[in-house]
Amino acid sequence: MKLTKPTPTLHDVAARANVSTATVSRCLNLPDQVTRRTRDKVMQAIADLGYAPNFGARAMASRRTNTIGAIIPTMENAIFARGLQAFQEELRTHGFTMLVASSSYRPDIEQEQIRSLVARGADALLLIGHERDPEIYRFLEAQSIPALIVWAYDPRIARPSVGFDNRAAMHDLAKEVLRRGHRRLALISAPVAMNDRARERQEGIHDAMCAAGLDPRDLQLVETPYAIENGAMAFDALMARQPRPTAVLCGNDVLAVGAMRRARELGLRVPDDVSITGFDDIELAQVVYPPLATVHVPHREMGRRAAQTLIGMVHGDISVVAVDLGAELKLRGSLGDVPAA
Amino acid sequence: MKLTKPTPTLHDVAARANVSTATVSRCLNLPDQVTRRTRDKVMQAIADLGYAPNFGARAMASRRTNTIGAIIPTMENAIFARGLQAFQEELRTHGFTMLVASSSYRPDIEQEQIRSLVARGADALLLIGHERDPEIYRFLEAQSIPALIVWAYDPRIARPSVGFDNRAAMHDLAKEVLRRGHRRLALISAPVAMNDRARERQEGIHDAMCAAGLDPRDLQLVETPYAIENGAMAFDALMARQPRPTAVLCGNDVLAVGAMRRARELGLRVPDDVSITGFDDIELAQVVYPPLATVHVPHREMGRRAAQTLIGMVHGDISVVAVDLGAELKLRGSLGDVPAA
DNA sequence: TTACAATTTGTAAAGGCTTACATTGACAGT
DNA sequence: ACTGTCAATGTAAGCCTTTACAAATTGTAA
Repeated sequence: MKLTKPTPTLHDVAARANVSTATVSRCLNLPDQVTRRTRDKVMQAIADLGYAPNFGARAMASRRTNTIGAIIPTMENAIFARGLQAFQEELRTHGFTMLVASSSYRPDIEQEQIRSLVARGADALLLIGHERDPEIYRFLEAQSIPALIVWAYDPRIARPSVGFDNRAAMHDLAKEVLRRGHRRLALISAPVAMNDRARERQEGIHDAMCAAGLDPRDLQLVETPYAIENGAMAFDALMARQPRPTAVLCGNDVLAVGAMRRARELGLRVPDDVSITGFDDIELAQVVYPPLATVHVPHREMGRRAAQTLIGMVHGDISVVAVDLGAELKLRGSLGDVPAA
Repeated sequence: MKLTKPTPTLHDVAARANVSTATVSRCLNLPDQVTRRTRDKVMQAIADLGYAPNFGARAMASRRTNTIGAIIPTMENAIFARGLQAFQEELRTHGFTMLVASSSYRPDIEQEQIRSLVARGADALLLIGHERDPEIYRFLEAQSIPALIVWAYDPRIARPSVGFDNRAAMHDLAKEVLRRGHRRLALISAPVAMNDRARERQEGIHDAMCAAGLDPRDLQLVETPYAIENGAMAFDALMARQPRPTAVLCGNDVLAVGAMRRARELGLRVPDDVSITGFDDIELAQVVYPPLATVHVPHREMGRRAAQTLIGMVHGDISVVAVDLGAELKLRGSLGDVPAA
């Protein structure tokens, strides 16, 4: 029968060091307002007791947390994971901490996570894409929590953002595909419901087709969740159609890589028989053979800039607008000329 | 000049709904102790104000957070990201929330993160691997925070864990490599300092070599951080040695895939000229050609079991011990017989 | 109608920390 | 020795919630 030893508090430390709680607090927060001698005593007591300040109490008393929350659709997507890593590193150098949550692409869960992060005292929030229930934006307004949108650029939306133009990027890629003579295009896309990035990429292709005098309704479309295997299955479905598309554009690299694997399994040569493109430019893109033509998403730069911007917003910077970082085409071996008829 | 609108508190809600703060609190926590009529009034007030309970205050008053912290080396490693996703999903179904932090494989940062998570009120902690400063275990003890180790299995260590035997798994793989006639083995490993998983995998190969009558000191070793490009460079270095190894085992799939890419660039055929193996069995392993022989790490099962176990520990379950989930060999095309001399 | 039980609501203390303000002490200048 | 400064430390209020306990309300049985 052992007594549960309560976790030590500021008070315990003060008692052991023979000082007041205020002094202990100062040792931790404003160390040079306290004598060397006293500080040593206090630090020793802290070490002896294994004391750790209670974050909740501290936040409550000081009304700030130096914490910024981030909500991404899923950690399984390498491009988000990378972006977050950069975001966190930048935050760290400014003394801020990151709180992450993932929504599994579900708006209801995202909303729950937003509330949870706000309740936890996040001083600001990082969100992916603009599209969500207006209710949420009202809530953040009511709580006066600044929010920054990343992964999107749309100057028509008056909300701070750091990202790139998904539509224009995909447009550029599709234009290149068309330039190489392809006329029967297909798209393997992530589900577009409540996903403005996916929708804009699709619209980018439509734009390019229109500009080339094609009917955008002829774009063969398969929607499927983010997973290599799904890319493979979607590719199967497309290859079974008549007439076969000669170029399969994919909403992201993971789907594209699944498509490439299945092409090999079906005995189709890339790009001789069919061209395949991706979007994101994750490491994977250069590991497959042939290397994947794709769009490079500036995830590191986006993460870093987002961190800086958000910190500015926390400090009251009100001048933040939409920033376009641009996304660069990476033309590689998986995209070739249209096969001879 | 706009007044900063303070974020609404329990008190504000109570005032607006004409009830006491206690009643509002009950609406949130014990809804059926309060009349339908009152509850509606209160809920309306909450909605009107955009109120969100203050997590810190709540934690302080109720002395629990229903939050479990997890610290992984990096989010960029897909295998950890996957494991965490499963962990989080399981936690969610039990009403718990996950707090993540990543240490970049640096013990000092890990320690800082552990303190931070504890301070934030984590009821328990998930940690990767056993090896860390004993000081940390003492600290957790002093704070009475239960901790569970994953990704490792070592029955000699009396500490709750859910994982698999890295050494035995790598031993099995190396045994198969030797069975296929390979005698000149190389290992591309993650840095082993403060990384018991990497070290155990290396020792597994030593075990197999000894059993086959080889001198484990003949294992050609390159240590390099987790990144595809590093795998490629390490492979370069190994191929420049004389005599060349005929089989290159890798500490993880990412390094292995880098090695495979470089093999292709060097004009070496896998597995005809050189065999390559990985460890983890991430999706990547089946995307490359030939598919990568590797060891399947039961990341989902591990995440799920870890969540259940940890919740049990929070509730006072004291009977937790070391659990071995096993890791299965995945023999695939990148491992072949030793080339004729 | 009255008394009592059961249900609903209110009151106030506690929880760990920061910080404005008050107090003490040391030291320089005279 | 005495006063005035300034640095170091202490005191106590306040941050927002939960919850034990008290009070009020409702319903029921006699």
